[in-house]
Amino acid sequence: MKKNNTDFNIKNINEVVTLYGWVAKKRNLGGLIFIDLRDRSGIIQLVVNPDNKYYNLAESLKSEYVIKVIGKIKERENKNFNIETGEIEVMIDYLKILNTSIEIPFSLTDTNALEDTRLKYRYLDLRRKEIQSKLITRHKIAFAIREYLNCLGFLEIETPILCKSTPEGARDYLVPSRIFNGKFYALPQSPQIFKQLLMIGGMEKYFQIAKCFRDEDLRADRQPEFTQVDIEMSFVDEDDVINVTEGLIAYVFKEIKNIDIKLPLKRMKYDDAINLYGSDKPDLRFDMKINDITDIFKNTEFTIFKDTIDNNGIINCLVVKNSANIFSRKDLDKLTDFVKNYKAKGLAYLKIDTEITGSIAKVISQSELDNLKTKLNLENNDLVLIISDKKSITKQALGALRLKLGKQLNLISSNYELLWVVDFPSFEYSEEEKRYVAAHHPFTAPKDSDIDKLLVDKANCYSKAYDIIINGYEAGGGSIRIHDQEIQKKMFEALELTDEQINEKFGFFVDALKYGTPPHGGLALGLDRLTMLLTDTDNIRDVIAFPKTASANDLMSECPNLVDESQLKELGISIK
RNA sequence: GGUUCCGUAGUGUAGUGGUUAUCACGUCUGCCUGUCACGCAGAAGAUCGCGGGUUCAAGUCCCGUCGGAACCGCCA
Repeated sequence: MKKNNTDFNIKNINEVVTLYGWVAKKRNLGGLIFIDLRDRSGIIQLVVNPDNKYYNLAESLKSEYVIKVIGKIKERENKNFNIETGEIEVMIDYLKILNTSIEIPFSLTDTNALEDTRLKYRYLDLRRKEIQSKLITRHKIAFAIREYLNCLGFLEIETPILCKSTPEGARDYLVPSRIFNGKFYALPQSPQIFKQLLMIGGMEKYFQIAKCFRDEDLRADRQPEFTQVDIEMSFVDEDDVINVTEGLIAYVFKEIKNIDIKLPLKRMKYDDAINLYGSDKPDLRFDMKINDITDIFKNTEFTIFKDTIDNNGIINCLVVKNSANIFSRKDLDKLTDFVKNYKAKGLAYLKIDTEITGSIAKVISQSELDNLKTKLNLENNDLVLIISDKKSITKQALGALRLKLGKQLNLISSNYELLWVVDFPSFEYSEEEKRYVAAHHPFTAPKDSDIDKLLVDKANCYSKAYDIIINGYEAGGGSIRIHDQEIQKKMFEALELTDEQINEKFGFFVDALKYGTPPHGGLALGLDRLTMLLTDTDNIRDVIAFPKTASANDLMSECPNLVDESQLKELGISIK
């Protein structure tokens, strides 16, 4: 078995070693040749003197040639402490070219090649240290997870990739059946139903590092196929799942980063997260909470605020401390454009100083101003950014603005900030469908105290669901599931599903619930996002060996692609 | 489905409607015995993504299209 370049150091002097790797760089000084030999572990310097019988062969080496070398380790005359093996070099006694390479399309040492070029030649991009180290970290995370869960008695069990399409939730990737023309399999959005069936099947503690597929538009942190650490356990409540998960996360942080995460993690109610941070995944690396100032304006003369209040809207603001002077009119116009992305109609602002200025300085009363100053502890040079709109729009827009300002003003600390968001609502109202739909999924257990509200007070019904948030990313989420078929029936009723629909969509699963289902729950962690967080990247493609572009293309293999007419014929499919 | 930005030698870039299309790295040739961003001298290398249009004249302006990036919608 090949040894790593970095296995050798000053202690190995005079040893004869066999090395394999790629030519990273050849420096021909005209008589003396240096070669940087690269393997996965790093670089080691090879030396060929002019009297060496392999001199001509060494002279012919080019970048990315694959070679085998036997030679003796020597201490260097001039040491290079920038590389791990910089105190030694290998005097070549034998050299063989195992393979040649044509000129590569981009430098492996400069990182300035654009991403689409790198993705087209991903197999070359993978030779870069930056990408290799991220994939190595990914491996270590997955390995640590397996170790930890194995010790707790969890079983790793695989679930099917060819599944039944479930029309609720994300769009499915469909796979046509050849045997049953016109019928389709779906790739799993998550192993949700199967892991619950494993609990019904008595497996008690299950996990899987599972590929999942969602046919939705991509984002910087979203790929069409991604990996979840899927966990489910029987005879548990919310605290059990939360304890296991935060123990697991803390173990991973310790193993990968040697960071001690203080347990238990803080927990924040969903409603508080929305009210204070405008998000169900608050980034707690900086403060700047959202303030509700609706009360101050309840008798206002200012038409815009008055209209908002008359229409059940709210008036909220962010206070940017000691920054009024650095925001020009133009900057504030940009922020206004930014919040308009989130459907906010506008952004009002006040610059606090001995004389108050800003877009609404002249239209609000002195007492309103005084109340604002008191409530918000305003000081000179504070900037107040105000949105008055429907609650959902106001919160979301200010939440997004908060994140933008956090980045722009460098307010974000370099610590990891983890928390649980708990007590999610069971339902959310779908404007599109004009009904309440499941906020999580229809198997999420309601709070015991809210079971009676399922049918009559959906807006105030909360569930045993929890998300773990790291640095503003949803790193994972889950819930206690419904194991009682009567409650499940009520839930379906609340979602206004007919018996036919229930039977068609989840018939086999509803049947299974009737056979002694244990109380159970679990969660899924996003392995890709966890790896992003632990490798300091905000690009999910960096932590996936062969990722897709934002339009779900694989630039390397040119996938998706057209298929033969004969293949379509076998499947009974015609393209319009 | 929508919004914004980007596309120029192998790579990264510069480029006022009129240039022999800029520079760096890489590549090739020659020289060079301690380099490690080796050095020195020279050379080759561009249908300016693609297709239309405006214009005496388009890398540059306009329209379309393809590809890439970010965001909104979407992601139970």
